[in-house]
Amino acid sequence: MVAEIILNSNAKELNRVFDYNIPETMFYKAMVGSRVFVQFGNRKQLEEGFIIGIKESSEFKLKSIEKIVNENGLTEEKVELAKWMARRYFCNISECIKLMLPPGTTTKIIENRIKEKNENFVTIIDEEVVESDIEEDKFKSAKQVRILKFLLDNGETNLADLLLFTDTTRDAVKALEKKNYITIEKKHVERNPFFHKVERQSKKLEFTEEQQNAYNEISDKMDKNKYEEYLIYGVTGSGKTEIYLQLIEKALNNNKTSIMLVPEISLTPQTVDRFIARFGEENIAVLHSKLSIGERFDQWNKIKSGQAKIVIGARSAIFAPVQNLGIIIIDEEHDSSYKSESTPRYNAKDVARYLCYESNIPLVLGSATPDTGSLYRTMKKQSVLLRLNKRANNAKLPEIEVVDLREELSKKNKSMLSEKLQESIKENLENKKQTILFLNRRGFSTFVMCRDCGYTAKCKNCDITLTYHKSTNKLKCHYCGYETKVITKCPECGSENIRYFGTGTQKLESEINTLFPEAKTIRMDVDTVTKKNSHEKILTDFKENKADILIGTQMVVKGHHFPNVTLVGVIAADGSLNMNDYRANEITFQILTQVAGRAGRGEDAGKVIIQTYNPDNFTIECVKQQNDEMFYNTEMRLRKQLKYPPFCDIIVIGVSSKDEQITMKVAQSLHKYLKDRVENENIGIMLYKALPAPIDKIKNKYRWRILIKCKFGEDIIDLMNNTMEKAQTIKYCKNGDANISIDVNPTNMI
DNA sequence: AGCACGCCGACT
DNA sequence: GTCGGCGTGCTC
Repeated sequence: MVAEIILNSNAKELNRVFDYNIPETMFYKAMVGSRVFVQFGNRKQLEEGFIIGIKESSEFKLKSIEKIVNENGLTEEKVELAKWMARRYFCNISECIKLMLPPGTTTKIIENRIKEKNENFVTIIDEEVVESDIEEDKFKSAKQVRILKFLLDNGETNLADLLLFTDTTRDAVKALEKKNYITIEKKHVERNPFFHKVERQSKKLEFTEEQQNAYNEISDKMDKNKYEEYLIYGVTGSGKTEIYLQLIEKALNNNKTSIMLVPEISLTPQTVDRFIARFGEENIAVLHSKLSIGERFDQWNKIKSGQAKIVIGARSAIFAPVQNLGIIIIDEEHDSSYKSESTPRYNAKDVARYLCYESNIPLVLGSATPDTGSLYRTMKKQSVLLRLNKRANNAKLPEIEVVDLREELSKKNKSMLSEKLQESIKENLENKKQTILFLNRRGFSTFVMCRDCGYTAKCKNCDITLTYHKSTNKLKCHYCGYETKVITKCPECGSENIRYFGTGTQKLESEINTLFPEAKTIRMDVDTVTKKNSHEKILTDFKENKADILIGTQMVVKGHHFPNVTLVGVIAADGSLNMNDYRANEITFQILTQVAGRAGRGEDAGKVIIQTYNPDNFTIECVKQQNDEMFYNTEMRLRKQLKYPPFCDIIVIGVSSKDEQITMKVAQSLHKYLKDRVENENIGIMLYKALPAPIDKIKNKYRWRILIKCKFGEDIIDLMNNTMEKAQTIKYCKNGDANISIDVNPTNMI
């Protein structure tokens, strides 16, 4: 018998199948998915690999498998999934297999090293001495006092948390140790990715009629062991989570596992807590990128061993080693984080669909602002729409007001905050209520706009906002390559008041501090949440009223519940409207609707102020009227007219290399290959010419790309795989001087 | 990736 | 002569 083996290697050249003989003594052990060790080439060390197929004979002269270790192997289903992904996403099987291996084994290590985890714990030696010494003002260092006070309040604390919560450094703690006030001790700890302990209280909530209907429909498919895709489209507060919880409970009662995906950013303890409260920590495994390798390893094993029957995680948790799957749920399904932007460029929704189909179980997508693609599937009857229109807790909709920033300018107000917003903040401060200020930084590319009439330069071929390129001082279309000179005069109204936009959260924070020196602010963006648990700390602080104003990006938006927030301000809705992306309206609508949902979640009514230079824009209008149906109808019509997804698919073939000439040559030769095939075989796709990518150089690598609009299907999959094979015959690709990637409907068009 | 093979200049 | 530089090619 012969095994087809994929080596666990990073080398491109080795990412293909090698045949090996299976010795008779290993027949009983050798299965598709088995982890094997083989001799390869003339290397001294054995190489790790996986059996992806078994056959009778081979055309090659074979070596034999040295060793089969079935621990940490794959199941046959996972190998099938990897094969399916490799074809579907134009990558190598080994790249897909890596997603499914236990954490920490991606490098070729034969035995796993699970290490005990030790942490430094800080304890006060004598509380009375410390208390009296603080009273007598014996400390010169404010930091040392903060540390001691924190320890008095909270008792023994691990060093990392102590430093984070007191905003001090190791030195201050060391100094206190030297003065014999405290001890620092290394202690063994159980790795626990759950931030705090949650009391288990398994209280089911009463369903509304809508919830009950949705639940019955899905639960019926679970009973009948049938695949079906569902889209739960429910307004904020309509109780989607309770449906998830009860579906998962049903699976658990039938001894089946559940996978629930949530966006990385909203995978906060609050989300997890709700599940722990219902099902208990022992039944739940959490997988996300903030976990250390050790933590991830523990969670992975908790799933593999069958202990945890509920997996909650971000995108890659779809590959968790579950057995006997009962249901997959994808919450906030419109979120872009479900799509991987690096090889393998998979979409977790596609993978989930594959898994559910193979396991004959329902797939549940849920959102208050669904993805247009998911809505389109319900229109084509590929998915069943379940609407929840009523709020479970009868909460009131917030009042939404739109402020025209052009008028602010005519009033000579050059601040980022309109008069209206300033007044409302002031009022809120006086009433001791909290405010969230949201600044959407998603549109990082600079765009050009007339400050008098709101005109933005758009491409005449693509209806896409032109991007200002500082290096060439030109306006450029990132889709077709159209280029024009920088405008100094507005073509609509003739004004010379043209501005280049691009602002950040830091600038906003300093402006708030000047305008409202008495207000306490917290800023939450990528720069402030890098430390472990810092994301959590900011939110807890804000929830505990330790600040009046929370300033942030996307992160403040996702599913947090702040009862004391009655005002939400959107600094510039235009940022995301002017993205060079056909999804600009959709993303803006989704974000603004979610931001608005943060206001008035408690007893008091909420107010939302949206600042914009485009008050007449239909997206803003729909948000203001809180009319999602109107939004989706209009947007779908637009997409259909302009031939954008979901009515067609966009494929981006990317070429990158350190050499500009090589990048161009490879891109052009791939384009020629495609053009010839499209013409000769009369293939119905729209092939655009090879062009430099919008950001044409990243990390010293030049980037070119070829854009294709088509109806994605089996024939296109073949064409793209052929293109990938063709690329491998180009010498620059072969020797690694150039890299090729193919992405279908990427979330990032630059 | 690794390792061998081979072709060329430099140096005991 | 032969040592070592690295470009090229192969690994079931």
